[in-house]
Amino acid sequence: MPVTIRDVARRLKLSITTVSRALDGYDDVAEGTRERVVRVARQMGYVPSRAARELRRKRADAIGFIMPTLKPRFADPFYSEFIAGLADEAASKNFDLLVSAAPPQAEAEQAAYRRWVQSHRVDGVVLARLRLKDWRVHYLAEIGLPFVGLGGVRRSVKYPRVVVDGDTGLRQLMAHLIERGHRRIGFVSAPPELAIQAERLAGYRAGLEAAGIPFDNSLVAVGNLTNQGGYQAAQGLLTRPDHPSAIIGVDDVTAMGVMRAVREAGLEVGRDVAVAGFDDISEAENAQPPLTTLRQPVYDVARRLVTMLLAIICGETAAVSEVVIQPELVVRASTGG
Amino acid sequence: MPVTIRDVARRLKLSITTVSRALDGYDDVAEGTRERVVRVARQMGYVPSRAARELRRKRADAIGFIMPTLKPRFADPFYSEFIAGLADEAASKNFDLLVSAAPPQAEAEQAAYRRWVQSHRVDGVVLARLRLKDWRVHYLAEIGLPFVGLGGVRRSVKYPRVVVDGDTGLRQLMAHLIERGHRRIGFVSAPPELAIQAERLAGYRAGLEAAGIPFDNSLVAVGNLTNQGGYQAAQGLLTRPDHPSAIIGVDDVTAMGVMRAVREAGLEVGRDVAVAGFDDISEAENAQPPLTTLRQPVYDVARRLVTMLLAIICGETAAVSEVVIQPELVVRASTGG
DNA sequence: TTGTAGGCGTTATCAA
DNA sequence: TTGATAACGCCTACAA
Repeated sequence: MPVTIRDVARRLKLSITTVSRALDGYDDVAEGTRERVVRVARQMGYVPSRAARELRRKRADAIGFIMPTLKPRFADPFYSEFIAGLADEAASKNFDLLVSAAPPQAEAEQAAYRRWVQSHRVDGVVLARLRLKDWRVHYLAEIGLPFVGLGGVRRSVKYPRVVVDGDTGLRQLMAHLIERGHRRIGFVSAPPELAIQAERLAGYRAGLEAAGIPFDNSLVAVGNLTNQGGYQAAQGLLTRPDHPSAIIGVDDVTAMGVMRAVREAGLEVGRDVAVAGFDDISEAENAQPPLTTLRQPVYDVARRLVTMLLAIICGETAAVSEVVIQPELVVRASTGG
Repeated sequence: MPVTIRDVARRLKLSITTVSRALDGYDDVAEGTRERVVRVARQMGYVPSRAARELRRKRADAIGFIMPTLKPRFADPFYSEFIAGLADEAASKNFDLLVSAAPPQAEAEQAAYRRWVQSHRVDGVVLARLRLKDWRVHYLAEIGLPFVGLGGVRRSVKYPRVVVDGDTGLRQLMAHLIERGHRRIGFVSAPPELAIQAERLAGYRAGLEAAGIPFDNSLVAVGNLTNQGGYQAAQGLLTRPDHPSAIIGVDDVTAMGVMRAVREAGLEVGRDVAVAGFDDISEAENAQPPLTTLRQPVYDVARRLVTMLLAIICGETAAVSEVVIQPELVVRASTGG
C-alpha cells in the first residue's frame, strides 16, 4: 500500500489540506510548516496518486502520439528519434507520453485517436505526417483537444506547428545539383496527399524554374516513403534511355531505395547518377556512398513540439504558433561531393 | 462535459449500480435490462472515465517501456518497430503504452522507472537490452511490479521473457562462415555488461570450438551498438597485417559500421572481408552489399512480450515463462553469398 | 494560517 | 435482479 496524503497528514498531525497546499507550493502556508511537510513527505516516500489527481483536476498529465505505420513491417528510423525527443521533453515537464500506432487514414487511425479523446486519456496530441486534407486537424479542432503538428498546410485551419522548410530546402538542393551540371533531375515523391510532398515538390519546381529548366512531369515518380517504393519508382525513371542524371528522394528512406535501383541498373551513384534525400537519418551518413541530404533536427523538433503543446495545455497562450526551421544541406559523395 | 454513468442511469431510470454492472457484463443483470443499458449508453456516447476507474480499481490499464537512448542523437531503427509491436498488442487488449527514454544505467533511468512505479502509472513494464546484472530486475521483482524482458540471463532471478537465441544463432553463422573457408573471424562486441553480448559471444566461441579453431582474444573488439562504435572497433581489427577475413557485428547497426571501416581500408566487403550482423533491420537488406544477418522478428517479439505481460497483470499465471525464438540466418552478399 | 467537508466518476459491498 | 451507499486519493471553496 503506497503512502497517501492522509498518512502524511496524520504523521504530522496536520490536516490533509495543509499538507496538500504545502506540497503544491501555495503561499498561505507557514514557512516552518511547509518545510516540515516537505521533509516528512519525502522521507515517507509520498508520491501523489496520479489517478486521483487526474480525476480531481480533470487533466491526464499526458500527451499522445500515434505513429503512422505500414504493415507488415515498420521500422522507419525517423520515429525512434522523434519519440525519444517527445518523451524527453514531456518527462522534463512531468508529463507522460502515450504512444500508439496505426496505419494512416485507416479506420484504425480514427479509432486510436477517439480512444484517447473520449476517455480523456491525454491532454493533447502531437501530429506527424500531416496530410493536405487531414481529418485529424478538423476533428481535434472541433472537439477542442490541444494539438500541434509537424508540418502541414498553411492555408487551411491554423494550428500551432513546427515546419521544417522543405520548399526552401529543396531549392537549395536543386541549386546544388544544377551547379554540378545536372539538367535532368528526377524526383521520387511521397504520396500526393501528404503535406511534405506538396511542399517539397514546390521547392523542386521552383529550383527548376530558377535555373530556367522546364518542368517535366515524366521525371517525377511516385514513391511511398519506403525503401521499396523508392526502388521501384527509380527503376521506372532509370529504364528510359534518357534517364535523369540526378534523382532526389523525397526522404532518405526513399533515397536509399533509389540508390539501390541505380546500382542494380549497373550505374554508379555519385558518378553516373547523383542521388539525394531529406532527413539525414543515420543510414544516410553511413551509406555507400554517403548520401547528400537535407538535415532535419528531428530530436530538437520533437522537443519543440512538446514545449508548444504543453504551453497550450497549461493555458499559456504563447504567441508563437508557427516555428519554421531551415533544413541544412549536407553535401556528401552521392552527389559527387 | 462528457456523459457519465449517472447520466445514463438517470435516462434509463436505473441505478448507477445496475448500469455499471450491465456494462461490465456481470451475469446478475436481466438480459433485457442489459440490452437497454448497452444500447442507450452507446447512443449517448458514454465512455467510462479512465481516471475514475483507475482510482477505484487501482489499475492503470497501461504498460510502460523505457527506450535506452544514447545522446546526443538516437535513432536505432530496432526500437521504432519494437514500439509499434508493443503499441499494437497493447491497444488490442485495451491497454495503453507509455514510452519514456533514458540512457542506460544513468540516474535518469532509475528516475524514469521510479516515476512510473511510485505514482502507479503503469501496471507493468517491458524491459529491453537487459544487462547481466540489472538493477531493474531486482527492483521490479522486489516491489512486485509485473515485468517481462527481451532476453536476459537465465541463471539469476527468474522472470518471464522472450529470448531470441543468440547463442544458437551465432553458431549457425559461424558454421556458415567457416564453411566459406574463413578461419580468422573477428567479432565486434556489445558492451560486456549486456546479456545479449554474453550470449552471442558464447555462440561465437562455440562456433570456433566446433571447428577446432582456437579462440583468439585479439580478434574480439568492443563496440557499443552504434555505427560509429562498429566502425572504430573494426578499424582496430583491420589495421593489423593479419586482419581477419570475416567480421561479425553483434548487431546490424554495428555491422554497418564495420562495413564502412572495411571499405575505407580499401577492402571490398564480401570479397576481401566478409561481414555479418544480427537483427535484420531494413538497412541490412538495402546495404551495399546486402548484409548477411540473423533475422529477429522484432515486431512479433514485441507483441508476444505484451501478451505475456498482460497475462501476468490480469492474473492469468500462464505457465509459459520463457519463450525461445530461433533467429533465422539470412545469407546475403556481404559474406560472399 | 489551518481545518472541515464535498465531490470528481467508478466499482464493490451489502441490503432490499 | 436491483438499489443505496461507501470508498478510492486528491483538490479546493469556505469556514474557523
